[in-house]
Amino acid sequence: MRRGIAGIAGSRIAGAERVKCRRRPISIEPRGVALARRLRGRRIEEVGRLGKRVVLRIDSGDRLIFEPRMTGLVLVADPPTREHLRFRLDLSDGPIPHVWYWDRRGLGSVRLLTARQFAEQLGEGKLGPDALALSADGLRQRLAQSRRAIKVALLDQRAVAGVGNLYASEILHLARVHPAKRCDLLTVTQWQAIHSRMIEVLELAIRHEGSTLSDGTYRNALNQSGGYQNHHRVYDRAGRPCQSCGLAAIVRVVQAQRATFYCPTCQTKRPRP
DNA sequence: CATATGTCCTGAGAGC
DNA sequence: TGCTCTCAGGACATAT
Repeated sequence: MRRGIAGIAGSRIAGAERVKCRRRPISIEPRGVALARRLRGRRIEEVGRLGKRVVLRIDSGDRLIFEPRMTGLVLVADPPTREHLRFRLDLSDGPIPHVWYWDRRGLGSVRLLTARQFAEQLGEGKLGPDALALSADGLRQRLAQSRRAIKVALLDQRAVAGVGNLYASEILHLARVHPAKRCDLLTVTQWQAIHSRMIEVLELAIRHEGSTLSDGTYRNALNQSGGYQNHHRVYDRAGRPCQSCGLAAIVRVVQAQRATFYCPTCQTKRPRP
């Protein structure tokens, strides 16, 4: 998403508007005219990303945060439907005239934060370091004391930001670690494997522009499908043969109300002989 | 404090 | 066919 709108860096904001929508309104802050007033005429200095959020740094020092959660899209092209459009940014002095925020289920948000709000809400202690900027030792030090299952802990955005449910299963499969293994019982070697696979999976998923699942929701900024779903080894593959060992069938379990997929042969809970 | 569970949302798909 | 029910998983609120 970030890469899809990276070209708006340097552009000026001509307007910002909530799109009238029949659905229950999503969270767009600040409410009222303050949002447009604080954005109009400003320049976008940087198009960044923090964990799962797209962050526009504005020359006022404010930051505009797109948080798409499950079904939000940040778009440059025409949206999948008109009825779920939520927000529009009008731009000048650049190659891209409009950025849209679209959200079918409406769990996401668009928020303009002051520098202070940004530090308070997304700074240290709130959001952890981005997964791609965290060392293996850093990852281990942030999680190794926890008694939680590793799969559940990887989804804790205060520990490490950017790993979602689908990717947590893929990471642990490639690292050959059982998803229910307690963090405090993992070896240093296992932490290193989890870390290197985390980087590998996320970088590859980004290169392939994300995973468009069977519901077809996820689209890139040009309203095109992602490609990483074709690389999934375990996610949504319950009952199908493991592509890593060719022996066992992929298993689906539920941890913390989330689906987890793994191979019982490749990812044993006991240490390997 | 750490960890676990409940909540919100919409549309697809299953089952009858 | 048309209805009801379940499920998907982001982050945060509340409970243990």
